[in-house]
Amino acid sequence: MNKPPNRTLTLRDVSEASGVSEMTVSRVLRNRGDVSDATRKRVLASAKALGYVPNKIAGALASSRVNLVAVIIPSMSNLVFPEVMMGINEVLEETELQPVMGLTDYTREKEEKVLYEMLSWRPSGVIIAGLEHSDASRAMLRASGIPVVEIMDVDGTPVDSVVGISHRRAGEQMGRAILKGGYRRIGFMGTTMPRDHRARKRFEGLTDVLGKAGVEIAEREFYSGGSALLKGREMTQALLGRDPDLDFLYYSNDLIGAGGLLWLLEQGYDIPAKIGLAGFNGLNLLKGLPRELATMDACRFEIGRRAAQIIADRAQPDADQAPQRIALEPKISYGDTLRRP
Amino acid sequence: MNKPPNRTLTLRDVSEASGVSEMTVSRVLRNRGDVSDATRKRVLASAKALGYVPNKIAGALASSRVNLVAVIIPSMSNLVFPEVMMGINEVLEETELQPVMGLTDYTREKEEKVLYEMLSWRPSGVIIAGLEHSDASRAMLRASGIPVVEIMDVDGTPVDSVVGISHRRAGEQMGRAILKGGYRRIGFMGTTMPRDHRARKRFEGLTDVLGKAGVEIAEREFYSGGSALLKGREMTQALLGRDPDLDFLYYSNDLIGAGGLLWLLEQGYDIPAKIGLAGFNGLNLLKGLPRELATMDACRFEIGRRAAQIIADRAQPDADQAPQRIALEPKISYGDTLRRP
DNA sequence: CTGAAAGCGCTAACAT
DNA sequence: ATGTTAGCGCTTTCAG
Repeated sequence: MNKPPNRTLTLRDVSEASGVSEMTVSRVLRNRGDVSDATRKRVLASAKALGYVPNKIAGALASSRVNLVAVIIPSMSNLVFPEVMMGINEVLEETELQPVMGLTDYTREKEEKVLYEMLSWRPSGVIIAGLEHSDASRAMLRASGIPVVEIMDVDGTPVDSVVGISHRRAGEQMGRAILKGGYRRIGFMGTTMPRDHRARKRFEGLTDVLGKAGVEIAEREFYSGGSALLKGREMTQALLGRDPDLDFLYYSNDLIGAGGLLWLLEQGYDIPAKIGLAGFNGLNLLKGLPRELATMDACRFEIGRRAAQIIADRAQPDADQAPQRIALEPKISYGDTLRRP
Repeated sequence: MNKPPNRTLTLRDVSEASGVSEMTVSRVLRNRGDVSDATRKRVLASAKALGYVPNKIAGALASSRVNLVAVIIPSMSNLVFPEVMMGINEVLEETELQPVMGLTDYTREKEEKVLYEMLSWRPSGVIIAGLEHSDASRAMLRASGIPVVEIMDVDGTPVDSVVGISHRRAGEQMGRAILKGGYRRIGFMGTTMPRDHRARKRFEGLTDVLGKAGVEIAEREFYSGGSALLKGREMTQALLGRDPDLDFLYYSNDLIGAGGLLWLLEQGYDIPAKIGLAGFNGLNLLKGLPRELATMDACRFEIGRRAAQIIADRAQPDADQAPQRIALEPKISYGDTLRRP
């Protein structure tokens, strides 16, 4: 038995074990340049026998190439972001880039801190949720000189590239569908999250369209934390308690919408004839409810894919560095809870 | 306006701008050693004015300290892991350690690859899901010489430390509760995931206990992919179609359990009198269903916390490096779908 | 309290 | 096809 090393192995160890220069070992391990087959085999054998694992820290410093992509998102408990990550992963897996995640908890202070940390690793690109950042964050992003893709939302001015949907338009679109469905007395439920700019934009789009038709939001209710499903129930009950004549409920996410739906069904409400419902996100979860909730797909997976693709493309030598703007088009899914025109 | 730099800033730039040596700048930026207040202020001002972001790659190489913790989990789409991550985050946030995530998609090949990638960054610790790894992975972990915490499961032989619950015992415990509830004709539903060792262990624990009481699993059904809620419905219908006399359904996760519950309620089944149900995980989502599904908490958040704590403790200079074994004790939550003894 | 020298482990660029 | 040299940007160590 070999005694395990008390320090980690270096190229030099492999070099000595195989009798070739460090440089040749390096070439073999990276599949670079011409190395004779015999040498290659010998080196590989030595490396494996020793259990050598290259030191990327040193490699990155020497080559000033870091195959990391910083992904900065608000939270993981919001079902939306894991799906974005999966899209990113799917694309980066085909490359040598690796995503590294940072969480902001929906606060600008943390975003700034996380961004600083991330940038200090000199990643090959940054994917960051939202278009609203502190001036300092924006300055860091610009000064970094690396590709930046802001995701989820396209309503605003990006630092560099942007991939998302227009939440304002999504709200407008839903507003139109609600009106066409003949609904007139509308309640709104959402999070109190002060920094949920995207929900705010949807809400503004909605109220705009309704307003132009002379319709106002009759009641609203906000929540934070806890089981979204349960909150959906509670808020729905509260809202209808205050105004029993509501004929449509718009939820800022599918989970509270599902809670509301379950409660309404238990109470025997006639959906979507007497009261209509819609959520937002297009969660897979909705398939399997007693009725399928009307919703709009936030294109989460695709957003992740496209953003990663931009970074991957730009990481190629002499790639086109022009900023991209990709606005995806979400479609309304009527499900069983929104009367069709 | 300053022209933005075409290369990234170095300590030298700050050194020149502030008129002190690079060494002193380095000390200021890391709050190390004694630096006069005047110098400190001057350096900080220059650094900020230039927009200097330290290069951790170089710092890590020079100090051979990398404040990264590799977290290797199967997937993000499984609701379980985001919660583990949140626990990890909560603890690491108080330290200067930063989690870096790697996904294995439940395959050993990817696990091995991801582990290799991660180790090549020389992290301060590894948190990895499960106890079942390839020999090569185990060898890498051991040879790395860094703290390793295997999480989720304690039924097996860890490389180093381990934090989790005994899934075998969880299955046994549920088996006993089922028997005490007076149920005798039991159906099982779960994933086909060949590598879901933890679900398998729960299943074994369950069948063991039932077997000793002369009770066998009457029917079983497996699924993969798609909306778990929907699959729960479909499998439940299929199972009861094949054997209408089943009086208990054990689901390997809460989401399919919730689907089954919804379907049974629609069909007018008498729960938990005529038929009992239980899931696994203790998802927050369950609060808000028409009835609360019986389940067992997998202690996800706490597992994350404890694992991170072990790494954080060991990262301290001259810390105790002895392997830890932390077996958390999940409790049954009877909800409204499991008859109490 | 501050600075100068040496080197972390690797790779780019240039030999041979 | 292989080796040599000179750093990458920082921190450690030792000297003032």
